[in-house]
Amino acid sequence: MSESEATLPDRRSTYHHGDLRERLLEVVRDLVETHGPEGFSVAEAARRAGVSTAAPYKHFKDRTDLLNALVSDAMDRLAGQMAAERDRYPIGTYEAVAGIGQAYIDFAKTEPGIFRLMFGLTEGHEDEDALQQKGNLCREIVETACGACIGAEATDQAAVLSAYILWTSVHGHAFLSIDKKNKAEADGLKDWHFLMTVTRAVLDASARR
Amino acid sequence: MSESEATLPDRRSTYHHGDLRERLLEVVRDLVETHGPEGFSVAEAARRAGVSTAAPYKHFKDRTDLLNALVSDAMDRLAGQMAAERDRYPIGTYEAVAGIGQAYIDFAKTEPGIFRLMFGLTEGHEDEDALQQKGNLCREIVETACGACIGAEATDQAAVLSAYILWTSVHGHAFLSIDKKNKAEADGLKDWHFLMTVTRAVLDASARR
DNA sequence: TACATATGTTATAGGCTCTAACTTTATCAA
DNA sequence: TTGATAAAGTTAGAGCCTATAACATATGTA
Repeated sequence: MSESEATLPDRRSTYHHGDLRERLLEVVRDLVETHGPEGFSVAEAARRAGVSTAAPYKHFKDRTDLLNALVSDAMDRLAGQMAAERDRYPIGTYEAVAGIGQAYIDFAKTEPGIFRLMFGLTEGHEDEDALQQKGNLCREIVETACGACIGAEATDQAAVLSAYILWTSVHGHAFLSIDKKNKAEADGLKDWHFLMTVTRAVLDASARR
Repeated sequence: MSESEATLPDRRSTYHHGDLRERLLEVVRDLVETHGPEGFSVAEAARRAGVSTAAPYKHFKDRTDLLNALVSDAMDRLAGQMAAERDRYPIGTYEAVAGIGQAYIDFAKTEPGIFRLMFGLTEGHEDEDALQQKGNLCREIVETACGACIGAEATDQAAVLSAYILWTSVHGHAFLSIDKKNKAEADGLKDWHFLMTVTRAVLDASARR
């Protein structure tokens, strides 16, 4: 992996790049998807951005810091896509809940590399409350939608439990899908069918209690 | 990280180690748990085993090969623990199904580093059919248990779908737990309660169809 | 305009992966 | 028993990577 790959290295005329920070994030996003979550190096990213291998360290403390920035951005996009998909359906419907799951799964399948980074590695993530908060935002979206279905507040225990179960299921499905460990999918199980089945099972059960 | 850590490096009297292959796997297992899935190096493992940094390459083609051996062994243990936990309950009960999930979750919590490796990274895993087959074994355990609950063959579509949904849920719960992204757990949700709730929801729904 | 700061660059230390070439030990067939 | 061959170590080193230090060049603000 050097140049001659997909993205050509930048050609600068000026000494300063102008927007290196953003450019590095773009390049790394690409590297992570094409070479896997670990198949990226700061050096290679710098090369592709057309700067020296030391330049990135003016914008990011270290490798982990760069990845955190990437993940943080991805979290924002994920939350946005979840909310957008939810809004395509009436509030309080199972479809709205399933839609949120669909966005989650689509994200995982479209950007598996970053998806893995978001949940897989936990190097410097633990203490990053910024990331934690973005995660919470995602969770609240699900809890609110579940609450609306079963006629409860988002903070209601039943809503929280249902939301959590649905989340685990969707999260697991997403992971197993991109790991290609999902035999059911190979057998023709469609995401939407999976989502509606799970949503019904969990929310109906919640209603019966 | 060098010596003076937990495990002291081996002191050999003989030129040949005797059982380096197994010893390396032990050492790496330890490294993976104490320093995270990526926080291990072949060089460090060699040092801890008391051999030169080139020695491991006599036993493993490369770093990935070593990790694959580790994962393969872990798969065997996981399948064994799943079957053992299942056997503590009568065949065809929800408890037997939940027990399988409990074993899965216990494994993830006891050996999070390896658990991540098993599902997270996919470097050289794809084409390893040996690993694929061990994964299939795990899946069949769940399918059979689900089938027994709803009075169907393990290969029955309803059993396969139920098993898959339960697996995604347990898998997701396991991952979110070790990622500490599980707020419900922090709020006091117990694994067993989660497992029985999900099992009931999914298998009851399956029975109603 | 001049100085401080931000953003590049080169050079370099030190770690890691993996191979080549060499050495020691084990095995096994005659 | 012995001697050839294979297995399992060792040292040396190429080439990659991270990260820092010291230096260079823009930029912006007093």
